[in-house]
Amino acid sequence: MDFKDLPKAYDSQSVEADIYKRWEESGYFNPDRLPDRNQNGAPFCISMPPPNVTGVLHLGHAFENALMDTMIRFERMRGKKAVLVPGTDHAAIATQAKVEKMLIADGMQYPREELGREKLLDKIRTYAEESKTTIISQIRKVGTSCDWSRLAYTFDEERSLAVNTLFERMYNDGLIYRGYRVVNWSVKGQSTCSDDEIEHVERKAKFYTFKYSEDFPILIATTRPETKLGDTAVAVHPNDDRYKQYIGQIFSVDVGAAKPLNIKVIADEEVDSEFGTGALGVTPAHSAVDFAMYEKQKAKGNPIDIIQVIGEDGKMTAEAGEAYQGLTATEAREKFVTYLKDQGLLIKEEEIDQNVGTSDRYGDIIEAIPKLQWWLDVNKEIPGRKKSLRDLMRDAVTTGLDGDKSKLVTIIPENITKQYLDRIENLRDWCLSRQIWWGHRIPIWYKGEEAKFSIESPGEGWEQDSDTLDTWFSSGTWTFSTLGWPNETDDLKIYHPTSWMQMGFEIRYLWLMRMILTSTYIFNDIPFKDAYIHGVLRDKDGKKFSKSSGNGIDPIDIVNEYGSDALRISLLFGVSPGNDSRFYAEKVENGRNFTNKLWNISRFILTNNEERTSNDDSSESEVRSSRFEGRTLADKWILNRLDEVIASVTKKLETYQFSPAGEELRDFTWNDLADWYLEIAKVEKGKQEILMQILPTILKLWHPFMPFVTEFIWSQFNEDQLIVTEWPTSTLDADNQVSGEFEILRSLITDLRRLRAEQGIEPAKFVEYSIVADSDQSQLIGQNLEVIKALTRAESIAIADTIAEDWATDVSSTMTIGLNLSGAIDVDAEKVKLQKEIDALSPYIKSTEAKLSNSEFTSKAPEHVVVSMRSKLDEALKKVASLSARLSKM
RNA sequence: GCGCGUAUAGCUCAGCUGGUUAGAGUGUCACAUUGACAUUGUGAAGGUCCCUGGUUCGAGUCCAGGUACGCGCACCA
Repeated sequence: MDFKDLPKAYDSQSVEADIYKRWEESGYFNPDRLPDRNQNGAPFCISMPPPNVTGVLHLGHAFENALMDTMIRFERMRGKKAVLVPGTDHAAIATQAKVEKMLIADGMQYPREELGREKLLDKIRTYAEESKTTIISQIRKVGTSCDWSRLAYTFDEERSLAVNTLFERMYNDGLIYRGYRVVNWSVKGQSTCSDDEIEHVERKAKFYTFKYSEDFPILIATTRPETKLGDTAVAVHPNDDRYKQYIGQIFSVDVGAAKPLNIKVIADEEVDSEFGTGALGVTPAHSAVDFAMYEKQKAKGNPIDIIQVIGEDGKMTAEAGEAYQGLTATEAREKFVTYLKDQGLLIKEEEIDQNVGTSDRYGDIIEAIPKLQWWLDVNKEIPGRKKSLRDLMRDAVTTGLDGDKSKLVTIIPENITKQYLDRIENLRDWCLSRQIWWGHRIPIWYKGEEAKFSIESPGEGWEQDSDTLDTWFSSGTWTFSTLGWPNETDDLKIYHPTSWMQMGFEIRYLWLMRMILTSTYIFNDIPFKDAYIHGVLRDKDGKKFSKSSGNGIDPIDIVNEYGSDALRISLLFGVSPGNDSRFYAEKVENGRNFTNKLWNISRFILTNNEERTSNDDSSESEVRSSRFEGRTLADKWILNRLDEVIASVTKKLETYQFSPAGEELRDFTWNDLADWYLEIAKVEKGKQEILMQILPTILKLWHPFMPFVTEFIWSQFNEDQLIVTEWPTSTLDADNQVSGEFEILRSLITDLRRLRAEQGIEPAKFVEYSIVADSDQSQLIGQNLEVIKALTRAESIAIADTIAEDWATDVSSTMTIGLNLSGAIDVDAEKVKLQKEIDALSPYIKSTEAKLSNSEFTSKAPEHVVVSMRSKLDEALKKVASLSARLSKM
């Protein structure tokens, strides 16, 4: 291979597709086809959070893929039996809502009525399949090394079996029940939704104070007057002296509903006497809180009525009365308010801010209506377990299940655990049924009064429940249904509990909690050991990316323009767990620039090596086989640094610190290696062996972050594939003396460069320096003279006792350095500069001296702090002395 | 109302269990450019670490209170 033929700039477009194909053909994505080293390694499994089949891959997905793929490649190289299991999500409501919207945009008015169940499902299925294909090809494009042979779909046969099996077990354990309750109802979506699928929006509302009739003794306040047509009670606090006397009384009032309302005054601790009038009109059918009171009264043997005045179509029912029937809630509200005004019953009307719940998929305001639904009981004791689902969910993140720490889910960042627990305590039963059609049909069949669980029709005359299951019910099985459950597969035995899970902050309740619920219930085990929670990506101004605000970025466009590697590191850098991060073009450009830098570093090393090997017959494998001991200070230093970086990056990846790991690697690669060591190597020569030891190591370290460019460079001088090579290890025997000496050398070079830059000497010009140094320093300079000369563009460097008066000077470490200006010195400017430097040091010297003379400090502070402070002070004092001496001579 | 998070250079962010003269990237300015790389190099300028108290020999870091922004839950009679 002639490395000189490699293009000057890395061209991602021309290599990525081939590289991905090569990986796929190698089979290394599949843990069963990994080399022996991995076969004998510990299992490591990540379940990919399945993207919804609602369209295309967005930037958030690309981010998650970068996280997961970095992790899986790291562990694969470390010799684990690593697998990333991919999949997609049928996303019940989200997908149906999307397809319905498209059909409506195409001119259809009521897709469900016009098409019917089967035809609409066909349309959705076609759309879902198309999305799936698109998404999968996009996941390949960003380089994710997932095992496509294990590809799963939440709605495929295996996963459907898992869903039905889970339902069956919970049903048989009596945890799933059918109950008539107030549910969250989306009129637009014609379906229930869970508490987690509601988005609260703030808006202005009118707050009306009124009474039911002229002689009704208690005032009521409400923002929903129209629901008052269904009131059956007034609740007051039991200790409220204003109303105590009425408790237990029933008032019959005629407000124009179908029948006069029998309003009973009841006492309830929940009522806040301070709010509104201190009395609450109870509408059991249209408020979850009121419904709870209704149930409480029933339990007390003191029941109140329930009247549904709003129907599933969002319009007033017959119960609301002839005058209201068929009106929308808003129309009814106006009409009822007018009636109250006319009757002189409206006391007050004021504007307030309130939060209303809206459907996160359909966008309309959620109505509370009573409905017969399937529920999952989170409080009931699981037969034979002495624990409820709520208990299991709590145990899994606190003590570990049964107090077993190996069955503990660690949430990262830690503080999310608090929020999780807070949520657990407030958890209500989970409404499982949905009236949309796209999803797993509830596996319950009815015949007259009879109901039973069955996947297939149990026979003649049985009819299946028409509802479908909440999409998160299937998502909850994801970590194990993807591994083959309910079948007792090897995958399940080997990989469950999975090792690591990552997910967005916004689905920590929806999904994290449900996976824990499901897994603890089925296996009495956790779904994953560590859960890494990340924030959302925002644009440059901190806005969320969304189609409606028009700031969307297609990750595939970025890949095409800048390459997948550039995209990946730009997504990972500057991100910390649990926090939102920003994403913008400059970050990707920076990623692309770095990719190119690595490319050119490699090109330099390889061509350099080629020149050497062309007139040398030792083989490459020999060169790489043994660790090379450096000859010069720079050699020893770079090997030291490399060793430190290996240790540090490994540690950081082990603890999921993606950004710090990547940034440390970048700093090493760009600053230490490229800017310093390679420049020195050009001077010192004969670095082929050491460079051919460094290059493979940095390619390995970079591979999890930037798989394409590293694999491609690797392929230029290797037969095997980088993806399965062994992760480098550190010897951890860093030599402090070497790094100290190199630091002196490095700052000397920087200071000499600064000296000439300050004097406005153009970089290309050769200059004369002289340096006042002690014997150790002179030796260091002598040993590295050629390097210093080359990197500072020096004609000559003399060790002197003093610097000539007409030369520019400065102090580096404790050496005085001088630059020959051939008499063109500006003495005044020089004096000002030296005085400035002295002044800059004086506050530091003062405060440090004060500290060191404080016996409280010297006695209480650890010794190393005192020692290092003392030596730094020494150095500063010497520096000031040199500067002052120089100044006084001018 | 309750809870959570964030506040460090113009911008985006690091800064572990308190101990360097507080860092990086990007942006800005100056100089350079056939040399692995202009997708570059060298150098410079840039900070009251939100405010007020406290603990401590020592606080960007810990504690208390406050301010600003973001988020969640609840209420929504």
